[in-house]
Amino acid sequence: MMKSPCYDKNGLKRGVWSKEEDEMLRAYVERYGHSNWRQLPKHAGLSRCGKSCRLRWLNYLRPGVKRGSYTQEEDQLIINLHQQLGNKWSSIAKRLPGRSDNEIKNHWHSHLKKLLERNHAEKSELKTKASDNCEGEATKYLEPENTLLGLAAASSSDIISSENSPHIYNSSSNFSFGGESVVNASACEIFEEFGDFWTQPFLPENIYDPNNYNSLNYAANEADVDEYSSYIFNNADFLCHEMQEFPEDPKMDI
DNA sequence: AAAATATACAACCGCGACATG
DNA sequence: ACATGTCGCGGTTGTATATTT
Repeated sequence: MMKSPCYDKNGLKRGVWSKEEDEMLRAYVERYGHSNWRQLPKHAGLSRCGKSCRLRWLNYLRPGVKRGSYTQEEDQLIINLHQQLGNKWSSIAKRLPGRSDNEIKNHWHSHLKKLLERNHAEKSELKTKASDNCEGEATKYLEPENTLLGLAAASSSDIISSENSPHIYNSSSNFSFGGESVVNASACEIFEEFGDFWTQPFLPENIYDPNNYNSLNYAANEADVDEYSSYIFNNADFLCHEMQEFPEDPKMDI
């Protein structure tokens, strides 16, 4: 469904770049460099403006440019840097090798910003409910310093559920808790359950796989216990939310 | 199955900063 | 000091694709 190319009043092509154009630009820049973007398209035989060529090169064609999904670490770094620097996308991009400012900016607007906003709203609501349920006992787990992305004052749950990141925060998250089923629990009950859980052995068949956040599994050996305990602790708000959001979900076996 | 809507990504535009003459 | 040209940044728009109704 590719739109036919359109041209501006100067006869310069606009819109999506073709493979041929990409190759022409790549070949020219690799051979002659890009000392003058304005003159470059003319010499390279491209009917594009210099700005368009520059953008195409920086975002897609230059060596080392990274495409595709953002990792959890990248998401977190962007959020933290954005909090420190604001919309200084070029500065942020310098800290993320292979990512362009434009790509980061797009990722922010299409994913991270919305996630943070939604998370903020949910968190406020959850705090209210949690304090109602057990007189503030659970709220300590919701403090920023206890969340993975505390710096951003947002719970980690949504962040690592970013569309381009491994998912953990979605309705299909599959929990098992040593075969014990605890559904429709209040925030207090959940945290009490976690307290017991931390002292219990872990099930080998439910190894927590950092490469597969979609399933919330458990550590298999003692070395993993600390990591997983931290994970549960840091995501307490997420778990609490899941229990409230999907109280009847049979998959939510905690 | 089709239409409507939402989402993600690619690209464009305007403006300020900087370099040069 | 000023004019002009170029670059780079950030905001915004356009479009393809996915999802929902």
